[in-house]
Amino acid sequence: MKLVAQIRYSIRILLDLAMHQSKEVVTLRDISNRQHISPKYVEKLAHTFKKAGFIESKRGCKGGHSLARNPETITLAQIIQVFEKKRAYNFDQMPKGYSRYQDTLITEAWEEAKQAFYNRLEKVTLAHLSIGTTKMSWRNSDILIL
Amino acid sequence: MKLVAQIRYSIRILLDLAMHQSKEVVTLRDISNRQHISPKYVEKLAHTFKKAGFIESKRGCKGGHSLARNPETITLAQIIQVFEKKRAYNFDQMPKGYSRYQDTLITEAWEEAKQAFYNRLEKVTLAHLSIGTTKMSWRNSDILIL
DNA sequence: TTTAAATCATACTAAAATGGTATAGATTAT
DNA sequence: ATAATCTATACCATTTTAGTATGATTTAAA
Repeated sequence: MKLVAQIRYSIRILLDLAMHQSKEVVTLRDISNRQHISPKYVEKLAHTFKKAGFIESKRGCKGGHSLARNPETITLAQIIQVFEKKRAYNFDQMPKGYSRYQDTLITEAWEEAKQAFYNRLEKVTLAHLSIGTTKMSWRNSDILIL
Repeated sequence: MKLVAQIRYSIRILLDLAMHQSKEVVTLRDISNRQHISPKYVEKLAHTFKKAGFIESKRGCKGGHSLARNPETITLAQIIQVFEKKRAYNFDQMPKGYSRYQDTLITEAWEEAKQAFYNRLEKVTLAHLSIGTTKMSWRNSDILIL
């Protein structure tokens, strides 16, 4: 259960957009520069989140991207779930000494555990994260108050 | 967040041991046969769980494995955590427009979410799973009552 | 109307994680 | 001795993740 690059980058890309909502659009080039993520990887991830309905874009010269939804409605859980692969595993051959009952107990517990995980991450929105920086200016500080 | 083979197999191996506690020891060969997991993979996983203190073994002819702990004290969370890689990711280069404050919010939420996930899985023990099969004999039934 | 700046779409390659096998050895009851 | 068993680690194959390349389309503006 790792906070992989894909997810960390995605959060930063969306957060960058959230923090520049005043502008009409933001170019991926700018995001790439500010966030130190390679331009091509930014494009790829932006593409993913456009398809998922998180961001919209204006093509051509003077084009760019912007959030399609209010930052207060975009949560960490939603961002992560974009990458969630739903691929049912199935027991074609149920082993001896292992019952459907046991399998049910395990997969139910697993699903509920996942739900608990996402419930916690539903509580953090892009708006929460933006406030942290824009209002409080931690940017140049190494001091960390929790 | 997938219930990968490693984990599914591990659960079944430990469960197989739990369900044969009456015997002195159980051979990995028997587990392999009953659970339809290749002998070598069973060995490898058994090895992992021996190192982690879940099972103990008797070497040589007439040797085998047995649980080192009471099935009531072995939970799904513990089994999964054996494979958890603890590898701190660190921002050697904190990007512009991304603060330590934001990073703290995100990683804290992530850690708490993980905790919520494991808390749920702490509630299922090998004993719970054993009871399902030995007492209720779902083994040959396709009917599923939840 | 050409050009430059941008998105769009997809194919490709590299690295890491997972899944699984092979090999060689050590231990022990019979 | 020998066969059954565990022990340890190296190896290879497959899948997933990470990141790059290529080429096209759209659009403002010189």
